[in-house]
Amino acid sequence: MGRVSDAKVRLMDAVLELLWTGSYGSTTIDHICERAGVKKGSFYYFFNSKADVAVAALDTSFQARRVELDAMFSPSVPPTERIRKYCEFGYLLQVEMKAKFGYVLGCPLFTLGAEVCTQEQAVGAKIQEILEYKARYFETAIRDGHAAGAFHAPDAAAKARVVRAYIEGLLTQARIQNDLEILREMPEGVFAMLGARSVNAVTV
Amino acid sequence: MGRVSDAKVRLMDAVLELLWTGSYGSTTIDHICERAGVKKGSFYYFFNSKADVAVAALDTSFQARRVELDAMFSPSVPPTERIRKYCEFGYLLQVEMKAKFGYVLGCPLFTLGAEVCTQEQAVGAKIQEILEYKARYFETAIRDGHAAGAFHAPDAAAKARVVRAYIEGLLTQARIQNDLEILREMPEGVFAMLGARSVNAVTV
DNA sequence: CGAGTAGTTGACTGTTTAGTCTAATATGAT
DNA sequence: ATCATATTAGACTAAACAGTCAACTACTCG
Repeated sequence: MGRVSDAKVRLMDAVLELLWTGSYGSTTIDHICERAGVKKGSFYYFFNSKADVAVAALDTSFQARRVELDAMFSPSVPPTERIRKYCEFGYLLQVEMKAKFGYVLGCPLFTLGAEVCTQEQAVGAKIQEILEYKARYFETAIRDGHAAGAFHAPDAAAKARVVRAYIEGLLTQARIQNDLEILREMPEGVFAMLGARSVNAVTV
Repeated sequence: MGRVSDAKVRLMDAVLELLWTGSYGSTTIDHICERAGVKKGSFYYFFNSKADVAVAALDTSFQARRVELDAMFSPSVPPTERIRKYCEFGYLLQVEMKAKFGYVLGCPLFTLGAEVCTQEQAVGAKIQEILEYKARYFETAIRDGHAAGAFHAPDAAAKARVVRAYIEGLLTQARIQNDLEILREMPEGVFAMLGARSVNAVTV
């Protein structure tokens, strides 16, 4: 029924790119429309505000990301391997983004979350929700690793928090310094925190 | 000679507060003027732009902070104590800010740096400069601690990077979640990374 | 005290931005 | 084919915003 269109998807793609390469503040509805090749009238047909399109885009994007994470953190994969793959995949993504945009972009959720959490309640809440989901992958991997004797992490939840703080912090540093190199220390840093048995064997 | 005024200082104080509680994007020159009780004409008498006042304010603020850091990280203080004090002081500051503004604000440099680094070259560069200074305090403390046998950190510079990524990451998480509690794990996390001898003895 | 200087004021311009509305257009279902 | 409806176009308003300017004020030093 009625006319069909992929304008909604294009708008969500556009806002994600603008948020990631720039910031929430530097992303205007006009820019989003321009990037998506959509007129403002259409924008307001699909969304109510910048916050609205941001939340929708973050949600949709994470649903897709989830499939990858489920594969990467599958219980069928050894815990050490899960985390190694995550670091490697993340690194390659940053390399790709730097090649594409000229900047190391870091974690969009973290950067954006820090920017808007005191101002845009809805966006902040969505980001918190997604970050919590992500944390669970780590918690499970760490718990499994501890059980298997690969890590020393009696309190898996606490260790997961430490590891995530480190990873997000490092990604953000990489963004601020626009430097890919510091990301190469990530696996080493993470496995040291986890008291991994053979750190050398897993260095990228 | 001529008329005297503290308007410049008031403008710098105002911009810092707005940047910290909100974001670069949400901070407008009109808001800065309003908060400082200064008219726009005066703003442009002292500064050329938002980026200009931000850089000046960050610089001035760090010069003051430096005195505190010099005391805290004095070579006369045992390395473990330097870091413990840093964590404690930082925590109390966050408590104060949460009481004052209703939000955990995290590290203004880090949040701001991540927001603007791809857009405002001058601000990004100033933030990088200050963060580098801060990193040196840690590096020295860690090197001293290793020499004294309190830490295991043969590569002090690398350890300092790990520790700072963790600290900044944790502070930013606290901001995103508006949660003071997770900050209480900081000393424990840091000293674990440093392979400190007596973790319990230094927990806050 | 008066002259030069540092700082202030507020009204002004032009631009960017969010958000609205109406008429037009394309498409699927019948 | 045509009808209901999903989508689009683009011009419009109002507000927020950055930045300018010339006249005014208060201070200090000689």
